[in-house]
Amino acid sequence: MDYQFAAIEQKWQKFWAENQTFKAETNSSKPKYYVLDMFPYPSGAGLHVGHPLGYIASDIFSRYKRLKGFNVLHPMGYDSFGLPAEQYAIQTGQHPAITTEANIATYRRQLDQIGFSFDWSREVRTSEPSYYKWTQWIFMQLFNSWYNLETDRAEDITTLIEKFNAAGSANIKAACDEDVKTFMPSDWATFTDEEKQVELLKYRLTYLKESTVNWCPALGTVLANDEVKDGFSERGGYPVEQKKMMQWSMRISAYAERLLQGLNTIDWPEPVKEMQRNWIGKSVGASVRFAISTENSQLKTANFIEVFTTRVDTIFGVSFIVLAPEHELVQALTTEAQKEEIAKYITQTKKKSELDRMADTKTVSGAFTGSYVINPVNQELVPIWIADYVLAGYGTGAVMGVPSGDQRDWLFAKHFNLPIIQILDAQKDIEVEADATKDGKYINSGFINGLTYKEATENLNNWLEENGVGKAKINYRMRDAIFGRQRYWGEPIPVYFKDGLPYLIKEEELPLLLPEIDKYLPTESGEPPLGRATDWSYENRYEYELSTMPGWAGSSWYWYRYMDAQNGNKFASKDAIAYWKDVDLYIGGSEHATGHLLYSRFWNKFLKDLGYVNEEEPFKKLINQGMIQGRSNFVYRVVDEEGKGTNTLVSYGLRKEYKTSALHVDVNIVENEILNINKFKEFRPEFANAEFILENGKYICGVEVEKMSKSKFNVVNPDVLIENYGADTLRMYEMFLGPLEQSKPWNTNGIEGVFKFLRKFWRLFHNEEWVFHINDSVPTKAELKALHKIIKKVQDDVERFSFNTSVSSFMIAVNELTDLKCKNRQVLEDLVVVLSPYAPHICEELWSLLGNTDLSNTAYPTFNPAYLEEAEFAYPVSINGKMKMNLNLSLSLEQDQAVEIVLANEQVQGYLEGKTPKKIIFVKGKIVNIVV
RNA sequence: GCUCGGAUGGUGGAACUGGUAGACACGCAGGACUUAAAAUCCUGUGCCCUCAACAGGCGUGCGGGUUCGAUUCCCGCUCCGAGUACCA
Repeated sequence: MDYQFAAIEQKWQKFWAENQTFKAETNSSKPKYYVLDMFPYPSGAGLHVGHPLGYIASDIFSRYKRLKGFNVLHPMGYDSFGLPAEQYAIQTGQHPAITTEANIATYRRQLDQIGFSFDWSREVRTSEPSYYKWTQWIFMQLFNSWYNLETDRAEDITTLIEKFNAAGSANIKAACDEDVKTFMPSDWATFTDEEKQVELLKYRLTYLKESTVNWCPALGTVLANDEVKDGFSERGGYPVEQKKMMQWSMRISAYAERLLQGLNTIDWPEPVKEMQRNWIGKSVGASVRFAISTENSQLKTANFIEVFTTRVDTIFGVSFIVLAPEHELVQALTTEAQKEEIAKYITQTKKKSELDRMADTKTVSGAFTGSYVINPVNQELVPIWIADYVLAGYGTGAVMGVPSGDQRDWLFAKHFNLPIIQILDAQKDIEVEADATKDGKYINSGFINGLTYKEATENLNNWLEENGVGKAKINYRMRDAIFGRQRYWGEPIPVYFKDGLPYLIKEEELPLLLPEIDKYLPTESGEPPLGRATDWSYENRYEYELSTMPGWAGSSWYWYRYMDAQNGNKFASKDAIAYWKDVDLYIGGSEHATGHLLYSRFWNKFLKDLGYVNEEEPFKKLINQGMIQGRSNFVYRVVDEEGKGTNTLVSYGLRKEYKTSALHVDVNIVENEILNINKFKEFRPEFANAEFILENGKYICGVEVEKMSKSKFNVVNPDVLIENYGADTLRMYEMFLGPLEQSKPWNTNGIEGVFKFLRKFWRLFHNEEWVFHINDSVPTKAELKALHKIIKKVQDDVERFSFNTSVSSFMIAVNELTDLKCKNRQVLEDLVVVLSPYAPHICEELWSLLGNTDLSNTAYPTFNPAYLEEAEFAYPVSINGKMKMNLNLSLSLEQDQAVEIVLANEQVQGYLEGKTPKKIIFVKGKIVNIVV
């Protein structure tokens, strides 16, 4: 029979499902291997060809690892809480759970069609109560924990209470809020329960905090920093404003250093690590307190300004201090004379939008407060300014201005005519621009004069600490993550309020179910949608938290649930966690670099601190698959003089001769840029009677790369390709497209080549009449060579995730075996095994036709290098590095013998034209190069 | 601006440690089969010169360098993509 892909694929998909072929057993004598895909959000649009790219790669890898004797865990699930289902619910009143369920069914059908080897018995859905029970449970653990900087790990809150009881708060080293109280053990004993709770909340790893949040009125929700782009929401592009709100936060900043250091232990793409490093934003420097000169200040209490600097060595070069306009001391520092100017500047700053501020980095602006600080190292008076180049949200919101060493400070000083003091003898041209050099010796710098950078920094840090005016300090850019959304379709936070203070519900009361509500909108009083729930309170008395968890909650631990997905008593059993440990290979898009991948590492470290999991890092190796872009096709409609479209369409090559407007055309009715005119008339009935101006009898379409989207008619649906060519062709073609990690536009041109390959492969096992036909003869040397070449090539390629090159090599192998008329059982059986991770259906079918069973648990053939050994090699002979000819020589020949034969060769002599070779390079098995 | 990628035929791409650039496909051209088309098969296909072959010249974004030899290593640029954005 000819290659009947549809029947074969259905047969084997059914077989795998019925036999649970890919069910992974926890505990096995085989070594474990955990291959994870980033689970999808099941959107209403279903899968397009870009989605499965990473899944196909991970599936090939999983199937390959199974053949190599590993116990492979390869699960799949759904990140099923999220905004689109809720937007849809708002519009239609349909419960998000219902749309989500329907979307998941579509996803499942589409995934099944591609023939993935997922262990579906471990499927998870983040919106299922049996799953989010454990998301809520982890939240409770975070609430019940604090970060002890002495042990450098999270601990149960009871250890903190013990410390308070024993010694008060004086010697506590913890990651906590800034406004914690200082108290004695005796004070603690007299605190009321409420007072204790207020204080403890400042230490908990998830805590309530009045935060300035990114409030998006159009979405009616708060957005995380990474969901805001240039002052607009990433989803929808609605304007975002700053608003103060009580919000749950996650104290991820406690883990900043560990998150940074951990990057050195994992095998991730360098750009992702770099993004995380930037996000964490560690800078090593010092904090310095500048006392405020009392002369004209109205300040009584806070009598200093604290700045953070990475160049404490430049402190003798300070000629001004700049505060962010939002800095809390600005009003108090402003003198009567400067009031008007400062007020004007602040208004002006407020008017500037985020975008303006960014576009406008070159204009220098600022205003003088009229007050001065005293530089602690030399007692000089330094003027205090405000300027919007200083950000309130970073460091202390105040910087020391050193114009000779920092270009922004230099511009500021020039503009406002402030002194520029040279501090290092190696600084050059500081009248022209700042020179940030660390070379040379200090000058004009009091007690550090003559020292080098390193000496000066150490010296100053010590001096500051001894004099109580500062100390060495490490600053991180990363802020705590806001952990609440004013939304319906998310995990309820397992918290209720009593006298305005948050308390956890009891563990046995989990899960706290999402209540039913009448509409998925905020309440009239502006409370989140959960405020609409009736009869929803804790113990019928206390109000529940009305925010739900953000999108990243459920995805921050899901890989552990796969280890033991059905467990009703724990998020996963100790045994399962001890066996599967961590994810060996994680494949997904780089858009999650600073969101999901950072939060997941944070929760993982936290769970490890509490002893629930064993590994410090969850994902050992990460691969980013490239984005598949859309590739749009266009037709060109001739436009008349008034600019109105006519009924004539002109082919791409001739469009310049007319006035035209380009129209998107469905890429699925275009093949190799040639338009199928009949289908086009169906696609756009208004052109049913259109005239087509053709070139060479064809209508050629224009092409452009754009985002893949319905409105651009460039969405290619895998279902259609599977119908026409089968899943095996789709899988191989997606890999054949190019390196996995590279972004590329989808182009269906060329899929025929892969399909033809599979037919040719099928034909290897059949005679002219399509009857299955193989023999049991002894394989020839040439057949074995072709086979072992591919055995080696595929194992090398898969191990380095170079799937595209294997596909080419398969084609070469099949071409060679076809030319050899190979019908040999031994060779073909091994070939089936080697190809099976890529094209599992056709291989299962042939495997069973060969009389075998259980392909998935067969061993990958052993490579035997002896079959590749050659006695001779066609050496390329080059003259002065230019390849001229090939010469067959025995590989046993050493340099001297080889050179002798080469020089004796008539053709070589011809090339030499009588000249004597100066030098002859001979690399065994590679090349002969004659230099004349 | 900074950081990280990338640039190879008409197209997707290959060349893994410096050793025959363009594998494998697509497309295109020609041919076979066919009443015809589709499918299939065969041949050719980097560019230039040449009727053609032989031979030759040029060729991996651009300009230099190291080397017997560079798509690969080094220096300096151009362009494209991604991330980030006054971080003190």
